[in-house]
Amino acid sequence: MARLENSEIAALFGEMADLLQIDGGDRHRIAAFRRAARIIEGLPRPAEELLSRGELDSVRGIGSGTVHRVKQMLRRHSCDDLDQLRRKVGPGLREMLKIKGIGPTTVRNIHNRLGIETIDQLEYAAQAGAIEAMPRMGTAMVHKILAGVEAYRKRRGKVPLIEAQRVGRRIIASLASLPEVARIELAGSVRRGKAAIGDLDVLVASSDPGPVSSRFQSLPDVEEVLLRGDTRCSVRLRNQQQADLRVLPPQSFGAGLHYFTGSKLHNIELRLRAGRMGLKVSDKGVFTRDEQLIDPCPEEADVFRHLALPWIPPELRENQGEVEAADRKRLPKLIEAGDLLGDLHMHTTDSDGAGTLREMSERARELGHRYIAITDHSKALRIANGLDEPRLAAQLQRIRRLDAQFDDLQLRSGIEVDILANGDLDLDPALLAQLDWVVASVHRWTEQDEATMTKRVIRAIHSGVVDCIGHPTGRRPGKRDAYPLDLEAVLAAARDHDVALECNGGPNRMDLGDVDCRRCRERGVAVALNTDAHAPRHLGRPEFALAMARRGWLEREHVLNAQPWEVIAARRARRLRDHGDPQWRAVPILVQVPAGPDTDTDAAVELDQDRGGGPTGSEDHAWIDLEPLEFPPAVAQAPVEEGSAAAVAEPVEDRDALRAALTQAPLGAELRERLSAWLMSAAADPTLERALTELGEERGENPLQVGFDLLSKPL
DNA sequence: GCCGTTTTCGGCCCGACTGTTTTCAGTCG
Ligand SMILES: Nc1nc2c(ncn2[C@H]2C[C@H](O)[C@@H](COP(=O)(O)OP(=O)(O)OP(=O)(O)O)O2)c(=O)[nH]1
Ligand SMILES: [Mg+2]
Ligand SMILES: [Mg+2]
Ligand SMILES: [Zn+2]
Repeated sequence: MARLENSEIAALFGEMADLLQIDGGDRHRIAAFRRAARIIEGLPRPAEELLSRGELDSVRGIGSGTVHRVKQMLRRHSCDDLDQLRRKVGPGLREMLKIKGIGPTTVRNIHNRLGIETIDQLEYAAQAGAIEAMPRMGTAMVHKILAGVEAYRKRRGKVPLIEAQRVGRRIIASLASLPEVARIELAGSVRRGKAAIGDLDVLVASSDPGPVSSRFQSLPDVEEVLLRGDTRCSVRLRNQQQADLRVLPPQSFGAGLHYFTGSKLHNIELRLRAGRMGLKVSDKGVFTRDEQLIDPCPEEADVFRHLALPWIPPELRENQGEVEAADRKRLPKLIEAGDLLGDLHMHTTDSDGAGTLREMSERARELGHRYIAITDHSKALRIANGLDEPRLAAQLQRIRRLDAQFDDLQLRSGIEVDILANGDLDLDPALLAQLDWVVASVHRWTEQDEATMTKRVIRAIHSGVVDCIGHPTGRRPGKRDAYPLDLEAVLAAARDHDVALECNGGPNRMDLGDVDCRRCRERGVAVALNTDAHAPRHLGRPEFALAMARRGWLEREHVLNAQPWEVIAARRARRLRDHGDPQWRAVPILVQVPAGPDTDTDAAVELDQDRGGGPTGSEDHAWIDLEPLEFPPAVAQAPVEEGSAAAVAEPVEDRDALRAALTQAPLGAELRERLSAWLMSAAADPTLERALTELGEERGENPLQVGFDLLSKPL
C-alpha cells in the first residue's frame, strides 16, 4: 500500500465527521474531527514523521484520540470507528450532505422514515409526495430539495483564483458605482489568495443596504437568487458559482471584513481567544462578555488590537499557527512583489511564447527586473515548437549579444528542459552545462505511478545541470490533481543538490501550492517564484506565485529570485563542480552555429523580431485565458486587458460555416493557425470561441478541450 | 475529541435566514 499523504488522512477524518454527523454523534466531537482534518491537511511535514518523532499530539487541535486513529490509518487506510460508521451509514447518504439546504438532520430523518439511501431515491420520494407527508416538511421544502438536487447535478467544482477574481472584480465594479456604497471589498478565500475558490464573497459598507442588494441581484451574471435578507444575499452565477453579498454599516466594516475573510477556523480560533480575554467578537465588532459594545471596529486592525494581536495578513488566516505566532510577535515577514529581483521562467517566440526575445527583455527592463532567464521548451514538446540542440545553441549566442546591449538587465540563457519518461533530460547535458540556468519539468508521460515518477524527477535533480524543478506536482487548481509523487523524497534530493523547486505563477498552475511552499521552507529548499510568462504582459503578473508563497509562510530569504543573480550563479557553479561531469567542461560548445546573419548583431536582432514559426503548439500552458469560456456573451462588452489583442477586429463570418469547417478532417493550415492563436490567448476570436462552445456542448466538453482535441488530431 | 489567564471537568464562535416553529430547529456563512 502506498504511503498515506496528509491530504488523504485529512479526507478520512472528514469522512468520519460526515458519517458521525448523519449518525447523530456529539457535535463537538464532530467539530473536533473536522478541525483535525483541516489541521493535518495543512501540516508542513508528513503526519507519519511527526508521529514517529512523538510530536504529532503536541500540534494544537490534535490529541491522543487523533494520534491513535492516525496510527491505524497509516497501517490500513482506515480506523476502527470509521469501519463501524461505514457499516452504519451508506456512502449515498454522505453524498446527500453536499446538496445545499440539506443537512445531517434531514438526511437522517428521511433515511429513518423512508429508507432512502441515494440522491436518486431522494428525488423520486420528493416527486412522489413522500417527503411532503413527513412531519416538519412542506411544499416549500420539497421544492428546495428538488432545486438542490438539480443544482448539485449541475455543480461546478472549484474555480482557479484568476477566474474568481475576474468575476468578482466585475461585480465590484458594478456595485461600486452606486452612491449608497461607502466601501466594498472582495473577501473570503479570494482575499486569502487560495488557488481554488469555492464561492465569491463580497462585503459592502453602506447605511442603505436595499439598493445595493437590488443591484447585486440584477447583475447580468446572476442566474438565480438563492436567498435574500436584510443584510445578506446569495446568488448563483451563470458559471454555477455562488456569490454571497454581505452589507453592514460603515462603522463596523473592519469587523465585517475580518469575519467575511475567514477562514472559518481562523475566526473560531480568534473568537475563542476573545472569550478567554472576557470579550466577544462578531461581525459587528468587539463586545464585553455581557454584550456591551466596546468598538464596532471600522478597520480590521481594530479587531486584532482589542485581542492584543498585530494585524495578520489574510493569506495566513488558516488556523495553521498564525494566531499563536502573532501572539508571540513571531509572524513571518512575508515575501512581497518588491522583493523579487528577477524572473526565472519564461517563453519566447522560439517555442510557444507570444513575445520575441527582445520584447520579453524590454518588458522586463520596464518592470525594473535586475535579471531574467529565458527558458523556452525543449524538443520533446514538438507541439510547443521546443528547441533542439542547434536551435538552443543559436539562441544562447543571440542572448549573449542582446545581453551585451543592456546595462540595466542581466539577460541569462536558460531552458525549460523536459524530463523524459526515464528521468533523462531531453537535451545533451554538455550543452545544458553551458547555459546559465536550467529548469527541468515534467510535461508528458504523467500517468506514471508514484515510484516511477519520483525516481524520474530525482534522476533529473541528480544530473547536476538542473537548477530548478518546474511546476513540480503538475496540478491544475480546480481542474486536475497533482500526479502521484513522493514530494518528501524530491525535497531531500533537492536539498542535497542545492536545487530549487519552482512555484509556478501561471494562474492555471500555481504549482507548488501553499502547503508545499511551506514544506520547502521547513526542509530548507529554495523556492523560485516564476511567472512562466508566455507573453510580455505576463511578466508583470507575479501575484499568483506570490499568493502561494505568502500562504506558505515564505520570507525573502526562502525565495531564490529574491536574491541577486550572483547568488544563483554561485549555486550553479558549485553544483556543476560537485555533481557535474568533468567531460562537460572539456567541450566548448556542442553545436557549430552556422555563420551568417545570426553572427551579426543587428541582423540577429532582426532575426529575433521575425515571428516566423510562431506559436504552433497546443500544450495548454500556464496562462491560457479562461475568462471567455465562462461568460461568452459578457466577454464582448468586457474591458479588454492591456496588451491583449483588443485591436483585432471581429471577423464577420458565419459561425455555422466555421463550425462545419472545424469538423472537417484534416483541418486546413490556416484554421490550425487560428486555433492555436486562440488557444495561446494571442488573439481574441469570439466567433471561433462560440463555434467551439457549440461543438463542446454536443460532446459535453469545454471549448478549450475541443480546441486541443482538434489540434492534436493528425494532419 | 480537545483543552485550560475560570476550569483536568465542563465547556466548545456567533449570527442571518428559512420554513410552519406558535417559541424554534436546521442550515449556512
Ligand atoms: N465565524 C464564522 N465564520 C464563518 C463560518 N463559515 C464561514 N465563515 C466566514 C469565513 C469564511 O471565509 C467566509 C466566507 O465563507 P465561505 O463559505 O465562502 O468560505 P471561503 O470563502 O473561506 O472558502 P470557499 O472558497 O468559498 O469555499 O465566511 C462559521 O461557521 N463561523
Ligand atoms: Mg467563499
Ligand atoms: Mg461564501
Ligand atoms: Zn512547463
